[in-house]
Amino acid sequence: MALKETIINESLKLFSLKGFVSTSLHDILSAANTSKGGFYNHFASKEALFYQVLDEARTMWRDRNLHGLDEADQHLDKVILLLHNYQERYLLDAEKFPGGCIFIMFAVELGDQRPHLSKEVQKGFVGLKAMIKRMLDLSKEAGELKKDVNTEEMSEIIFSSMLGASVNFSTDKSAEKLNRSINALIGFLETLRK
Amino acid sequence: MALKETIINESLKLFSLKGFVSTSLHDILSAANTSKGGFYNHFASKEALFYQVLDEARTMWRDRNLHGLDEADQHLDKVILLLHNYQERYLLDAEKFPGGCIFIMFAVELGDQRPHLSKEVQKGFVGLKAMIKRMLDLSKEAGELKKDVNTEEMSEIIFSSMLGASVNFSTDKSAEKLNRSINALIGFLETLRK
DNA sequence: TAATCAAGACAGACCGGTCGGTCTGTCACT
DNA sequence: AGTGACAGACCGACCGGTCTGTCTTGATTA
Repeated sequence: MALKETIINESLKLFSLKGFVSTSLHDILSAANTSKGGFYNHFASKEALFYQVLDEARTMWRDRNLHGLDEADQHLDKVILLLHNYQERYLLDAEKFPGGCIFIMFAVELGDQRPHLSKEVQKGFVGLKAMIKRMLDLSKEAGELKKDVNTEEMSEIIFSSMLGASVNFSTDKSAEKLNRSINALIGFLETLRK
Repeated sequence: MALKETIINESLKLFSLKGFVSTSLHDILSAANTSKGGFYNHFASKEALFYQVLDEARTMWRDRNLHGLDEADQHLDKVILLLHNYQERYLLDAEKFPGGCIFIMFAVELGDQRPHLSKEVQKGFVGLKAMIKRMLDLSKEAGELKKDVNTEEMSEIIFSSMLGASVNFSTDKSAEKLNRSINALIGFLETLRK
């Protein structure tokens, strides 16, 4: 693998563990087995690396979380599959993000400290929330849901719960607790089915 | 106010904004208008300060979130009041925690970096989750809830959603979005009422 | 009552180490 | 001979922490 990709991938792991600010260049150089020269030959600055890592993380997120969604029969099944993916293919697969969801790490640590960076992360959150809402709306239109289901409220709850479960998981790394959280969400979603 | 209290209170604000690691002694000394001598006269180290700040934050949290819970008529009303307090008296009152919930900041930034510190924070999460579960159980026993309500699942969802809403709020500082999240949760809770 | 002094509160110079970033040098390949 | 890839010495700024010195205050003396 080319050095640039190695740096991005190692940074991905390190950022998910320690955050952007607390990960030093030295940490990255050691992990990627290179030197300052090697790094600055490919990146203008640590901040430039941030954007490329964020891009890679987004690609990863989509790959892991949206897997198989096209094949789902019902729209509601897509939401449920998304939750399954989120748990098993994303959070529990610690190879790329050993520290947990990297977006939450970025959002929290950069929120008030580097607003221009956290703005980028925020976009992803808005997109996820909108995607869930869209799937629920389509599900309701298709008559899969009970008529009194408030899709706006439900998407809000699902989205918040996903973030919350991830925060909790990043601190205790308990697969069992994570499983309970996500299953509670899925179990709850099933009660909305007509 | 004595210097020690000033340092703790200013650190509380700074930690909620920038986190523990990224807040330098210099930041704290400037905010508290003192010097190294003043600081180390009261605290053995920056880490010793952490524990005292955490204590103060816990006291603050209880004061803000548990306010009026004793006066609530039904057990379910206590949960709902807790959610109201969480939103209006805690997250929206930015005087003490301008950066949002300090526990989430600590949990995320210290999770893999300083496990012994994040363990302390984790305790609070476990306690909150248990408290919600307890209130829901009592509510169910008192016959306030529909019989098919799964209190374990529900407390899991409420707890996760609270964390998630807070993460989102810490990045976008949108009172309107926060209001929507919490109201979605409360509206949902009302549908469980018998 | 007045002089003395011990002790706590605080200021700030200073320390070794680490930060992100620069720059020069080396080496392989065309 | 020229060029891109990389190594590592070096830079000023800043980190948490130590240490010395100054000033205040209140108890202890004669």
